[in-house]
Amino acid sequence: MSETVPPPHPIAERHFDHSAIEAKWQGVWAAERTWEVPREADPADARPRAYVLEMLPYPSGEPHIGHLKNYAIGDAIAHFKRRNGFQVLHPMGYDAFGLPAENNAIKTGTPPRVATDASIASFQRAFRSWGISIDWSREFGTHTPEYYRWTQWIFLQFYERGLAYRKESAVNWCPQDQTVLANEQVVNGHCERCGAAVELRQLEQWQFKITDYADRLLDDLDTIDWPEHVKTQQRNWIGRSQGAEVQFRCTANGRDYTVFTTRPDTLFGATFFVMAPEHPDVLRLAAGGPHESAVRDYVNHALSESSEERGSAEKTKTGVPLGTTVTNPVTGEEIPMWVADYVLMEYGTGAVMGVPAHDERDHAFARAYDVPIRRVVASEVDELPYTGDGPLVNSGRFDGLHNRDAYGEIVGWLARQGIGRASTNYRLRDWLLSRQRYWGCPIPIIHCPDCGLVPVPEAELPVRLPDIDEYQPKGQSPLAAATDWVNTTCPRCQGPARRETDTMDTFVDSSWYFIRYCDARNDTAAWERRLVDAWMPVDQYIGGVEHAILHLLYARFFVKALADIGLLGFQEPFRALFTQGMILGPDGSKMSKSRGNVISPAPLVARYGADAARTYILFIGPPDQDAPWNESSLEGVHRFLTRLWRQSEELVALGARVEAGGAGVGWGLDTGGAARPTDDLTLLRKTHWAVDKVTHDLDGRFAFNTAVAALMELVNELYRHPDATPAVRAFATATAASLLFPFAPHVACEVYERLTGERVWEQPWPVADPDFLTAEQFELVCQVNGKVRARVPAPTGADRERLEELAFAAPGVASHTDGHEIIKVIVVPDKLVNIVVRQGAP
RNA sequence: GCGGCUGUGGCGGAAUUGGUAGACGCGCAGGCUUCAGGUGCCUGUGUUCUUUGGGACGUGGAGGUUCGAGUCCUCUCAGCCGCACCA
Repeated sequence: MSETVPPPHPIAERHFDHSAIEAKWQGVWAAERTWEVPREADPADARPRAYVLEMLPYPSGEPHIGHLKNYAIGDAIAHFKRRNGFQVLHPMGYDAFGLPAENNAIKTGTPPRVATDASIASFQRAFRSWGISIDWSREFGTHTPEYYRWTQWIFLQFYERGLAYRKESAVNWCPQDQTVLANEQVVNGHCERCGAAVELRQLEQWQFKITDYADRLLDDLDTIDWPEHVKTQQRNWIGRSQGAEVQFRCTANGRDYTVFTTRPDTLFGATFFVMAPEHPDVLRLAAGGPHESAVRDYVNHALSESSEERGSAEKTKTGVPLGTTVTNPVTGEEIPMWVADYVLMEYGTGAVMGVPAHDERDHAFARAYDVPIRRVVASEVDELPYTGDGPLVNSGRFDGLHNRDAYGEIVGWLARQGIGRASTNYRLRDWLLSRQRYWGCPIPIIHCPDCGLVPVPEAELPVRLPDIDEYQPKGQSPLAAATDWVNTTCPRCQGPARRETDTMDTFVDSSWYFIRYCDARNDTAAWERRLVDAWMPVDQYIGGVEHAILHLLYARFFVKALADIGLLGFQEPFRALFTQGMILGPDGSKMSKSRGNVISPAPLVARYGADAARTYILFIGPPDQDAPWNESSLEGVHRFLTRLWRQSEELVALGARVEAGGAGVGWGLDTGGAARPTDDLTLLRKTHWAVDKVTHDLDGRFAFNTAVAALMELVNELYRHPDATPAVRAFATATAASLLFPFAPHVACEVYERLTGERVWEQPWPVADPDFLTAEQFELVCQVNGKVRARVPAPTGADRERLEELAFAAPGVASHTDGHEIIKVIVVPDKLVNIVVRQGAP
């Protein structure tokens, strides 16, 4: 049973009718297309530009509360920028391809396109009902032929330059989703999307050559204003490590096998050699040897295991000797070759040298199989493995050299012998982009028995996704069954040929959408560079941390590749990034259907209004942190909006009006503060204080919560001074509305219009008058030995002597200083006096 | 294990450069308004002692620097997130 919802309050006069107010202003913005910016900039428009963007939503069902938070933050920033003289691009679109719609189709038979379009319609309604200031003229879904035509075009640009290629390799296969996955989509051996344990399969798949960009993706992180934890995650993901390649000659077949090592200084301690089970030479090397069948069994077992089963660092090391040896190039010793699953084929060369004295994994392996362990780095402790620094021992002519120095010496020696060199390795692997599923962008390639892979000619784009009846995947894309579509002619030889039936990973669609927004209706090109360069990079990007690696890394790769092709004039897509925290359920845990703690935006907006819902979400706490939902606090925010609105009602009844304007001064009020009655002056001061506070909180600080708190203080102050001059109260109320506009645009517009007759979004952001920011008196804090003993009024700007005098005279101070020796007195002007006395008996 | 983040009242959270800890909101208590109300308004609200003047304690814990520490330094505990056999 869900909690009974109390009946709505009868709308008394003192409650504002949020539904009517929100409908009114949403109508104005829709009819006047208020938030559109023209494709071609007006040359007379000298305003600087700002591109504010929230991550585009995946349209599935109805928007959830996380969407509301994302777009409330973005909208506040967009409005603040606009009111501060920027021309702001703030568009919206839908990441509309993807598995949930397709899985739904398998279950219900509803075509993905139908379900997706229905969901998009509900997102559109929601965004309008929330009053988000979107440039609707640039809206699109990534599943429309008008968009994916250009996704395909970009793919072909990459293909022509070797950035998109086919490769057979061990790939991650999700048995649940029946498709391969990119590395980034495997989390702890499980499918990032559905959670099924991922298997390894040897398949030929389409890949993007993101590894070509590893260095730039890493180094350019220093040029962007992103949260440090996101940069760190990307750095770790790319995983650049410096080391050396060393060749070991096999005594059986005379071939050289190369290993990558970060510790060439420990080469003399290499007492064995290990290959990954997937290494192509493993079975060949074991053939005819004493362990041939054991090796075969071991390899087969390893290959059949899921990446989860294969395990982690804690797992006991296992392996089988191949029965052959390699020569340690520096000692000349023959050392045994092994196959072991702790060596990964995907990293380095798929083979490693085993240095059990100075590597934890090699040590564990050597202990398990009684392989000799030889210390080559001396240390004070006897315990092995020792991974620290020290002078070399047992290392021939390098003995005595510090290992850090020996590193370069040994690499140099290897290079001169032609058996090694300095080298850099990366954890990052190429982006596997093909998916054996239907609801994605078709890969515009034709397989011709004679010509091989042939790109679809540009003039024939888009390759349209055909309608199908059977969505169930069977190890290959459901598209393979669409024979009319699959069978085609080769563009090169005109012979019979087949279309590629795999579709693209949906992360491809979202890797360039932010570019398309700059020229969204172009039907002759993906974009015109001049228009894109005018807006990009995105000045402020806002989204969830869950995309720290996936989307944000892919988008960066796309921009760099497209810039290299000459299509873009910048290197990074998102100059600044803000990652929002999650809204948790009222119980403090992550919202989920199974927990039954999901809060939906629609009923909230209906009951409290979009303004209250948005303002509450921003008030709840720092927006980059998680925070639990609390409906009572939302009611508090609604109460605050009501209190503001009621002030305007009362003032309108009194006939109070003020001139619209942003400066604060020149609103028909004289600034001769001191001459005014106390009520007026206090209210004016509070108003200017709020202008100053909200401006600073919004200006790059994302401190929406304290900005809202300041506005609450201002409104409370209004209630405390009902006797202030109506004009002053109107000024304070209109200013509060003006400052509130980025959070609660509808009620802000209504209040502002009632008091000024103007539209608040057409007014510049208010500017605080410094004359009102300082009072002629302040509260002097009087401390003795750091403890507050009194607070007394003191004149602002008083000199040290005067403040000291006041402090000593303050009531309650003398009893703590009398009879004690005064050691010194600290005076902080306009703030405090601290009297330091000797402790103990007088 | 490595890397990162966070610990402040009953709750969410405030606190530019070290300078009044607890802004603002919720909750709670009391009062006023109201035929009534889950409405509105006002007041109070860290803990504790108190002779009702005030005092002591207080930002996960322990030390330290300083006239003064939520803030800086060292150690430590707890929770969350990311990576996890990457040679």
